[in-house]
Amino acid sequence: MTVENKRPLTLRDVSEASGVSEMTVSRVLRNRGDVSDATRARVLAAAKELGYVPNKIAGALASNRVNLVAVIIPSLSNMVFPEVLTGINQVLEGTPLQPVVGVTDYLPEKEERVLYEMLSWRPSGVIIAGLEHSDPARAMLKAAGIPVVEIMDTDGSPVDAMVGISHRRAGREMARAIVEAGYRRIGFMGTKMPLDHRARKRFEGFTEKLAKHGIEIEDRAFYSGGSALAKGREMTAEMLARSPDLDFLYYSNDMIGAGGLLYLLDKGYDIPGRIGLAGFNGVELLQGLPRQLATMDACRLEIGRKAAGIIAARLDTPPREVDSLITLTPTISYGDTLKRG
Amino acid sequence: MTVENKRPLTLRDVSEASGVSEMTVSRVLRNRGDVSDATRARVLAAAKELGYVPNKIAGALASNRVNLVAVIIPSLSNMVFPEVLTGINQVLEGTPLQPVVGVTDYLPEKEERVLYEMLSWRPSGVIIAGLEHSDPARAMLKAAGIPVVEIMDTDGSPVDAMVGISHRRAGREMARAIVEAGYRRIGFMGTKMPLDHRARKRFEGFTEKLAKHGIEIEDRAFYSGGSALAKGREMTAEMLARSPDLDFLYYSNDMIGAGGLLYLLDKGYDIPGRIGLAGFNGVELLQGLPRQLATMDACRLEIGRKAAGIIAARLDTPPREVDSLITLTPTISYGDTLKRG
DNA sequence: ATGAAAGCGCTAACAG
DNA sequence: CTGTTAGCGCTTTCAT
Repeated sequence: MTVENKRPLTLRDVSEASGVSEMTVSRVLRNRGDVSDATRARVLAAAKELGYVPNKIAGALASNRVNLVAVIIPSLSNMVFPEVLTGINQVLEGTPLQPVVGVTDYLPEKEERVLYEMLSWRPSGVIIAGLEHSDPARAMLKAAGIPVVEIMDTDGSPVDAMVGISHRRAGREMARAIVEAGYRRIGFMGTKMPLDHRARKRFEGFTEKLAKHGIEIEDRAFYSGGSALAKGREMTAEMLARSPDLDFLYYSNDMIGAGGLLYLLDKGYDIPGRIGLAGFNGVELLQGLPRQLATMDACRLEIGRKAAGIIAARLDTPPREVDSLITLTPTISYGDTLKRG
Repeated sequence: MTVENKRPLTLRDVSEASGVSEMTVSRVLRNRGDVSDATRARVLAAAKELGYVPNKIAGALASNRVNLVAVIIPSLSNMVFPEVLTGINQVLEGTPLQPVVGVTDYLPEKEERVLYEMLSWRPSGVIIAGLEHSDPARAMLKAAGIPVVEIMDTDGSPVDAMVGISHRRAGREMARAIVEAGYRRIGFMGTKMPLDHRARKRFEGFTEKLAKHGIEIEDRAFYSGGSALAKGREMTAEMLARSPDLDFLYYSNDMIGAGGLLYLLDKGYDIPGRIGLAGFNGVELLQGLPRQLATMDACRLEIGRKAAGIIAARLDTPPREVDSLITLTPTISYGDTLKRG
């Protein structure tokens, strides 16, 4: 058994304990080069016996290789990014790479700080949400000399690689579906987030497409903080009190949409006849609601997988522009809250 | 502006650009020791001009200090751990420490791997969920020679420090409240997770307390995978079909509880008269439901904050056993689904 | 207030 | 198959 040490063990300790050079110990521990089965066994035994844990700090410095991928996202608290992380994990598990997550809270200054922090560990790649970054942040990304994949959004130009969906188009598509279904008096609810560029782009695409049909949004409301489900209820109640003639409500995310749906069911509204509803994201949660909210899948898992795939591929192969710009296509679910056109 | 370099910049580059020794540059960049304002300014200018990002790998090796805290949790996908992370972040932001998260998927072998991985970066501390770990994992934790805080659960003995609630007691308390309210025919639903020790302990505490009142659980069901909300619906429907006389349903988490609640409201059940309900966790989501599900707060944010606080404190002060074993007390919310006794 | 020398623990690149 | 020799980029320590 291991004795509790003050000083962490080094390769040298294992070397002495096994009577083999540090170099050979290192080889065994990394499965590198040829080592005879006999010595291999001896080294492994000694390392285990001592409870040796390699020092990656030293290893990374010496080899100039750090098998870390910096993953920079705005938030962990809305289930969309955890799902992206899941996709990243799935792919990286088959490689020596490990993700390290940093959270920006949608703040550009914090993004800059986090990025700086992470780059100072010299990771093998960066996966970062969004295409909008401060100038210093873009400069750092460019100067890092490692693969950079910007994810979630494709409405803009990436520093290097890019995987996502067009949120502008997602907004347009939903507008099209709504108009085709015959709805005309439309209200919008979303987060009060000037810094959530993807929500903004969806909204822009949405209004733009409506405009082409000569329709303008009749009412809108924005919230921040609190339980999204509860906010969805409240805002829906308020909006319908204010604008009782609305026949469709478009929510910028499924959570507030679900809140609205529950509220309207409570009140006995005819859905989707009297009023239609739609959200965005395709969150699993919707499956458990009394009615299926119309929504649009954001391809979160796939985005994570593809992004990780690009980083992993670049480890071996030089960049091939061709497969570094990936636009996924979200599909609409009509559910039970949006008539088919 | 920065020119795109192949080789990352080193201290030496800044030294040459500013005409000051590497050592002095290092001092400036770390705000260490006395440096004249003039040279400080010159160095800072040069560093910025070049776009220098320090190499923490080298710094950590030289100084034998790594300002990382390993945070090891079972999952990111159920909102309880992200909230713990938020608490950890809040406290660590006031220190030089940075959290690095590893996910185990509730698998002991994976926990072992992740722990090994993280320890090999020589972090300044470890925050790890649960008190149950494999022998090798416990050995590693002990041998690491750094503060270790085991979180979430206090039913057991920690390697070092511990912050959490007693899940056994939580189960007992809920049982007490249910019995006092007059319910007698009780069903239980939870995850099929032999490895979720906290859920198991709640269940044990629950049945144990019921037994003291001469009550036995009449029906039970376990699920795995899928949307928890949807599972809550399904399982509730099935259980009531099987055991129509139940007058209370205890769910091992709020998500399935919410699903059950929505189902029963749909079916027009009198809640909490004909049948009562309770979940566990106190998730924010519940605020948006048509009725407030009875639940019990798991003190997630506070657990994260306290755990991070212990690590931060240990950086300066030597361990004082006294404030390293913290048991938080969850409070019951009766909501609208559990009569008061 | 600043600099020079000596490693931190490991691995690349060569010898044998 | 195994060992030796140099560093990796930074910080510690000790001079100046």
